[in-house]
Amino acid sequence: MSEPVTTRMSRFGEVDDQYDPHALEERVFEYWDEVDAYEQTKQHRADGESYFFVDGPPYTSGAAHMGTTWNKSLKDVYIRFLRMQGYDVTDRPGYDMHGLPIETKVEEQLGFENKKDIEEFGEENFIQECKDYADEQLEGLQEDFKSFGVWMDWDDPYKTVEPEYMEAAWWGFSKAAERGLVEQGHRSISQCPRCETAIANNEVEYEDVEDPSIYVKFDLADREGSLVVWTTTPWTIPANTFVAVDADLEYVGVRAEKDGEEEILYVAEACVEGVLSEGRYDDYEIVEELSGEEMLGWSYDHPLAEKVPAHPDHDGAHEVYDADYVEADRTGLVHSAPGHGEEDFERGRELGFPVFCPVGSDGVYTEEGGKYEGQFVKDADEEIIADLEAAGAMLSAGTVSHSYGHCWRCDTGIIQIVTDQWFITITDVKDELLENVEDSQWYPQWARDNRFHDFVEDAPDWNVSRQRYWGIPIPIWTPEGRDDDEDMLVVSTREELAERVDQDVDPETIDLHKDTVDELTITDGDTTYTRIPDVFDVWLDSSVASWGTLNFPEDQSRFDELWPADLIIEAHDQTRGWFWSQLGMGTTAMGEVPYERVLMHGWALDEDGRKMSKSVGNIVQPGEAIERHGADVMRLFLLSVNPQGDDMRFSWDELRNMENSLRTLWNVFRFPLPYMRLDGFDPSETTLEEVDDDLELVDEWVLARLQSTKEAMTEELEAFRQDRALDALLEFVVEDVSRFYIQAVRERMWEESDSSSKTAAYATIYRVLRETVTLLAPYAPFVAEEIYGTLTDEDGHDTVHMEDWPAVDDYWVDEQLEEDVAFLRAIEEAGANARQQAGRKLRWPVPRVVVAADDDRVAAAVERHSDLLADRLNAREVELVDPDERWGELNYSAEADMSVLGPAFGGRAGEVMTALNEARIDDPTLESLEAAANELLDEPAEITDEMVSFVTETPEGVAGTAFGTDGDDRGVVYVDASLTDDIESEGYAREVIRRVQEMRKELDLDVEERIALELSVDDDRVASLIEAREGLILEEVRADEFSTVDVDEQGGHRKEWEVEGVDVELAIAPLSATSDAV
RNA sequence: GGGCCAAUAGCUCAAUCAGGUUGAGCGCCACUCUGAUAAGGUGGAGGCUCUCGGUUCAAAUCCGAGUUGGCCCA
Repeated sequence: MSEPVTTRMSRFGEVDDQYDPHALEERVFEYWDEVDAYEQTKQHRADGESYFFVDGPPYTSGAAHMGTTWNKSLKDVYIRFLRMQGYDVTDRPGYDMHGLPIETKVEEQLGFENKKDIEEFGEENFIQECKDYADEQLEGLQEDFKSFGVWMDWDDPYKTVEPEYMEAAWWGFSKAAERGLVEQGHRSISQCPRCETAIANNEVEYEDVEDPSIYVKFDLADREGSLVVWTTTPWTIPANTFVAVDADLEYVGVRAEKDGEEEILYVAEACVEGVLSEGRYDDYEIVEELSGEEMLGWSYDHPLAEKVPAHPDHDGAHEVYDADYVEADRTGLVHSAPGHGEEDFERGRELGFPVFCPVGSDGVYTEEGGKYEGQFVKDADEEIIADLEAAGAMLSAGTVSHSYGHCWRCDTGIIQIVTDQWFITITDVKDELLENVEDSQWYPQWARDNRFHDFVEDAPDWNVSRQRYWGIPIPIWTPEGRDDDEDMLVVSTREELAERVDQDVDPETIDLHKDTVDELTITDGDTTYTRIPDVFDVWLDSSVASWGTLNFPEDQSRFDELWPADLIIEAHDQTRGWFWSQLGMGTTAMGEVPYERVLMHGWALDEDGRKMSKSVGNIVQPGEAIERHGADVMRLFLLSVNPQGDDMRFSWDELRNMENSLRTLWNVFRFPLPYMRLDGFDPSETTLEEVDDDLELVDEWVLARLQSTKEAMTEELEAFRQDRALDALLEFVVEDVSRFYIQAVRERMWEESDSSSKTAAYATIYRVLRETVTLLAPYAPFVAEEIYGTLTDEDGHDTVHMEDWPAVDDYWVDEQLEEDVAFLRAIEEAGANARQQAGRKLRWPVPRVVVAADDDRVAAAVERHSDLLADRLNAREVELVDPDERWGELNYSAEADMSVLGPAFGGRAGEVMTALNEARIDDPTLESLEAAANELLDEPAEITDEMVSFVTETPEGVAGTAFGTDGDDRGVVYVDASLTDDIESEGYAREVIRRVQEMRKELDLDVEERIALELSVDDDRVASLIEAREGLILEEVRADEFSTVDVDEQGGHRKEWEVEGVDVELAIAPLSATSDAV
């Protein structure tokens, strides 16, 4: 334990018996620190071709969840892969640290209710609190990301709150302003009355709530009757300015009767029933039919005119107008208040109406609200309803459950009001945006062509102003006393700021937050300019990341070379977010899309496919996954799912599977170490090339498989399908190396004396392991590091992550061999099946295995490798039946090919298929088959060669199993399981050997330990069969002789066994221990 | 309310683009093997391919309508 820390474990040194992720990862973290693995790796590629990856900055509130973890794992695997391919990859992580979410968290912590509390606390103090909070969260995130081995430049992340980054935003914004794309405007916006700021439409979250549902009658001024409108927001009635109809829609005047009183109501024809039943009228009669067109210009009286004296009464107010937002729903007439609704606002603007909005930014009626002044709008609903009822204007008042917008952060119901906001008028450059969309390559492509394209097409102007504190101040200065966009000054850098402002400012040290810049003024001639009070929408912060991450414009050194980004990787919610904001900012500021490739992944869902959420309580913390299985396993799982668009379902089962795969790799790796160590194998002396002549077939085969694995992985990774690349690698490790190659070479490794065959196997497995862990390194950086270190010692880099991505070595490529072995394995598998059917275990030899090959390719493979096959199947002899021959004693049946039968027989195809499948014949000819099939059919069918393939029916005494690859049948293996004395002799001997081995294990004897063996068999025939193989038994169990064993005296072991129904008693004792046994 | 994506074995996913008797891994059960391997091998159970229509000789696959889940938009 107190050994000095070595910089690297010695080559082929002792390793843990079992794969222990936690201990291993701890060791590797320490090792990375010791050798500066990350720094070295970056340095190693410093002269490579540059690759500009840009990190989408996670927001610094809350910890890293499974989705963020997936995201960073994906980034890490591709950054590592690119580095191994030789690129000098930009890997600066980023953090999004401004914005309302943090403000509301801090407000919560400080117990604030509204903006007034902030003003009292002091802007400067509040901003400091926000910064502290964001910094604290950032630290947590950094630790989370490091904990699962992400290698990014953690010492120097870009932070959106640093002056040089804020400057990047100013600069981009000023570029847009230079193009004339910045304007101030009166707009209807979504306002959070608690946060007292505009929020973007995409920050509005919709929830089902219960709201008033009122039908209001607007008395017509020039004629009898009233217009009926419906709304869920009584508080907008004071601002009613006009009523909208659809000119093309049919409307009716209805004489409605209730309690003996009659009145005329105007509604859309389609809505008559609904409205009258809402109003509980007793009876009605349609007295007038007219189009919306005919109603245009009708005027009516504002029902709350007296309560709200300031209500709109300009020319044209309170009349009926056409509008395209009208539907034949509810009443077909729409109460329109341009001071509130977005569509109302647009229509009001077209009509040239002044805007009347009697509601302040806090959702409280202003003086213009008349009677309601000072009330919060939602609270005023009740009184307004009462007033409408008192005025006889209420047709019906109830409630309705509908989805209504809420503030994404504080969950307050939003209100639509009209305020002054600043915009980047991206609608002016819509064509350019759509063109630029085409300039980036998306994985998957449909996300770009459908989702993103549609989103961009419909995007409105970008409202970039927020009436808050914790954000990048908008760098606009306007003449004192005015805040419009005429004569505005837009400052682009700190340098420019220092030059222009009246105060003394040091561009090197100034912090650009609101508390600092609000005091700065600019004087031009005799006009003094002050900054507008707003800060940027937080989405603007990250939108400039592609140059902000380079500290541009402050640092101009890398921009020209690197920009735009080669790659960004984020989840699909960023189509409306970062993918979009970057496109918008890139286009308005630079005329280009700032990224060339987008890998768009999905969200991390729970095991049932539901979103992980606090309220449902189904969140899986990445920390828990690491705790249970280790970081490598978690990464392997996250990287084993399709990264293109689909959501991921978390699965503990799959994590377990991944851990099993790594355990297999670990065992494969540790298996040859003791032997290599013992034999002093030196991979730098004994290279693969050196032992080429001694390589055996399996060696060449596994090397060929290694080449195709590398090829497949490279192809998949380059297409951003790391999941498929991983599949290929794990299949190679588990199926090919562990289950086949190691099984095949273990006897060579056991050889005690030096042999060229053993050395060849060492060299082969060394090459395979070393390249395998290199291929695994981007996925599971910890375990790959430890294995690599043990294999290479001084012979490699300090870290596996400095290795070049393994290239395909043409010399070892051998597709024919791969195919041969694929056939052999299929034959072996089928042979094992046949053996089991025949009731003959593998331990017992069989006299003969017959392989009936369907085609020449298979026949050639069997011919070439019949020795190997005999060995694997424990057969004394392998016989090949060529494709054009057939084995006697067989019956045949046919298997129908539906793709041929379908077109030929149409509706009868199914029936013919069944008949063909059921027919049994003695010889596999079309004639006999047709005859047999037609016996079963009502109408005869003409069968051709292409329609069927013949299948053999196994005769008695021989077991046969079909084999094939990729679902295609390629032939049949027959196992002749008949017994001879010789075979029985070996079989029984092997049974004895295995049992002695087990007893050796139970005694915990060293592998080398010699023993004495006593054997008594309760059957004379079997005893003599075993006797015939005494030599074999002694050799295999390392016994010197058969003798009587006194278990107690010699410290031995005695046991009764039943072998194939015969009682056998075995006793063993270690020879060296005889003297000092207790 | 609209757009996009998904739905196949108990679980995770292939097969869908170019229609032809649904597959793999894991899990489960039984048997088996075991000088790297809490491993390996063989067999088995387990599917109205989300539902309903349509096209076709033939649909998991193509088309239409719906259901459920996810993202986005209103």
